Amino acid sequence: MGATIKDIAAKTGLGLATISKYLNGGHVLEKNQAAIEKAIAELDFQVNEFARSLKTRQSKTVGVVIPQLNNLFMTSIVTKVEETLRHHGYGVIVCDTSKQPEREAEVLQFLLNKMVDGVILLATSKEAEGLDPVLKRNIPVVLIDRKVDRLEEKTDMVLLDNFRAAYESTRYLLERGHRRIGLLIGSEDVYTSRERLLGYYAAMDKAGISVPKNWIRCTDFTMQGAYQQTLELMEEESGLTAIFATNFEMTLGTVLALKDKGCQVPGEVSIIGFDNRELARAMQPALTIVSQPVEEMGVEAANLLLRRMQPSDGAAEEAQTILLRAAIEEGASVKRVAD
Amino acid sequence: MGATIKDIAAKTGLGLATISKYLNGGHVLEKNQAAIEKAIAELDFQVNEFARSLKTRQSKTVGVVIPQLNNLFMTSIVTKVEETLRHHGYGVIVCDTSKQPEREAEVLQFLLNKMVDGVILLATSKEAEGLDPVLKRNIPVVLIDRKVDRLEEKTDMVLLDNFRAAYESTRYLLERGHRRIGLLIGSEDVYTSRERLLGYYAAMDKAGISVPKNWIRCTDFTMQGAYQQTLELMEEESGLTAIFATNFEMTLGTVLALKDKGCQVPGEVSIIGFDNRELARAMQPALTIVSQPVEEMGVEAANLLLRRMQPSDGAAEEAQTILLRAAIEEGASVKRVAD
DNA sequence: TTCTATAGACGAAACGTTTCGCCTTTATAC
DNA sequence: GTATAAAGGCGAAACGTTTCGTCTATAGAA
Repeated sequence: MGATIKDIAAKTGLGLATISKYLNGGHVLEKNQAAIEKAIAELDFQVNEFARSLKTRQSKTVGVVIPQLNNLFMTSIVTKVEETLRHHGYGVIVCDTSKQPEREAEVLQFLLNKMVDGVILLATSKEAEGLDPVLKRNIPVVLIDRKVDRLEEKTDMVLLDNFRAAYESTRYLLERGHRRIGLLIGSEDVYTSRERLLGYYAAMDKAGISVPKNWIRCTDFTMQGAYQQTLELMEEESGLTAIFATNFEMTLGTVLALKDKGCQVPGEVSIIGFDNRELARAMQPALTIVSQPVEEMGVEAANLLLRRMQPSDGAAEEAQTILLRAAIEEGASVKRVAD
Repeated sequence: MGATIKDIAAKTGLGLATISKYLNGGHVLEKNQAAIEKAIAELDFQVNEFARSLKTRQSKTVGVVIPQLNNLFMTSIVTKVEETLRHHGYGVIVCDTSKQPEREAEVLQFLLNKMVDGVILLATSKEAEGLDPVLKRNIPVVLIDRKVDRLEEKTDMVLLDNFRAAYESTRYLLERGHRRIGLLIGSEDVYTSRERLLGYYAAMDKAGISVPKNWIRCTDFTMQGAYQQTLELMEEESGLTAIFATNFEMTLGTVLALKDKGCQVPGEVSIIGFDNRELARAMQPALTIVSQPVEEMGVEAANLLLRRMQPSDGAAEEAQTILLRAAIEEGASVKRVAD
């Protein structure tokens, strides 16, 4: 069907090696170059990547694995990763695990079959056992957003300083007089949730406030989950003056629930949310949020991986962890209250 | 590095062809099968997909191209497509074009290089010119959600009956006494927006209502865009009794804007939104929405493509268009008003 | 026992590249 | 005019599979 390198060698009267050299950016005589280009255009030639990869043992492809595609935070990272890698000639295969640990292992095996040159993983399972076959084959891996303790020495990681982000946001509320602060987090099985919870506890603790269990609500990370939990929270704990929601979806759920309850923000309840600067600014009052450097996370992860994939210095270096900081972006959803 | 079929042939004392047969599901003697499996486990053998694909001329991979990853509607479809194809042994490469037509052509070329066996496209550009090289190579394509007129005879399509969905939703409002109905749509360059606009017009027209231009607001499909437009709309057209928002993000933006304005729903303004059944039901009052059969769209698209990729009957059949219907899911966000 | 049918095993060739070591041409210096 | 260096071109082998046509061994029928 498609033309091969031989066809274009025949057509131009040149040798195979010359065509190959041209295709890979080598120097050939100008007239030959012209001839080759003409032949390529006429025959609609296209390199057979299978053959190339078979020979070079590189697929120029990396796999990106995330728990779900329906999540703005994750897809924002993926978008940036994809962009960065593309600029270096790599393609990206995105897979989601539907939050199921078994699927994670399956998907990683699939990527192994596809012979990806590297993997970026936003872990679904706690221990990411599915990575073992990948690591065994010495394929570089970068973990993103969620730490896996057992791999700390083995793979690069790009993390947010979740503890600090939560600590500082809670302090932000405390400094403005709030003492009864509700917290919405995702499953405690997830690294980021645990860290954020700890950061909140630490700040409250330091302020001498003992936190009733009931102020802390775990959800499934979704808008509707947070909506429900916020309603219950406000029902059961009418004394709360602020709520801290720790991802974007939950923030939306909380905002909607408070509004549907007719609860003024920040008049009656103050809010600190998470992510999506654009929306936070568009709203009235503008939301005060913790803004994660999603794009930076994507770029850093891609760059770490790129370095490891260069056979030169890759394997040698020690595993590296990049810890990024979130920023508090002030809106007007937090009111100063009397102590 | 990795073991090859030869290694396992040597280890078992069997021939290459036998190993190959086993790998591809053929029958071999039980004792040989045992021996092969043992060798595979011991050598940690894994099929080299490059070599396999080079020989079979199949990558067992399909490309899915969408305008952006940060969009729930699109990623829901992708998730379903991926699931369906995976069950048939196909992997999926997801690419987003960042809504840029040039990127669409680039991405399709990239997929061509990766030698995908098929393509599912949610078109970014109006004419999807980037598909031409793909079609030229006789790679099957399925268009999803957005129609491209010039390709109607050439590729399969899975579409929503957008006209009907908008017509019926508008009628739903009209039947409940609303006559001054605002409409939020995306760019008019996009097929779905145009159709939804036409459906709205048709219903209004039939009801004898002439629609001022000002009732119709085009946005960039985003939450924040719709938020802004809703505020302006309510400012300039205080007589409106209902708003129809035509995608999920815009629905959220509208809801938020109305609430921030202190506008009662449905007391002062009724709303019909789009998509995300879960959230719509969680809210109070529950939102009345047009619910698109996203999962069905994904499955249908995947199945159409699977059929075409089977060399047997694929090329022969005529291009097929599947038109799906949306459902109106009643909540309590639409009030009956006096005519 | 001999013949035939059948299941299963087998080796070689082919898929389309890249790369190695070698060869040819051209330009430059003497 | 010859010698030398540099630039560029060249074919063959190799990458790891699948597949085709052929061969062998076993079982059942006569």
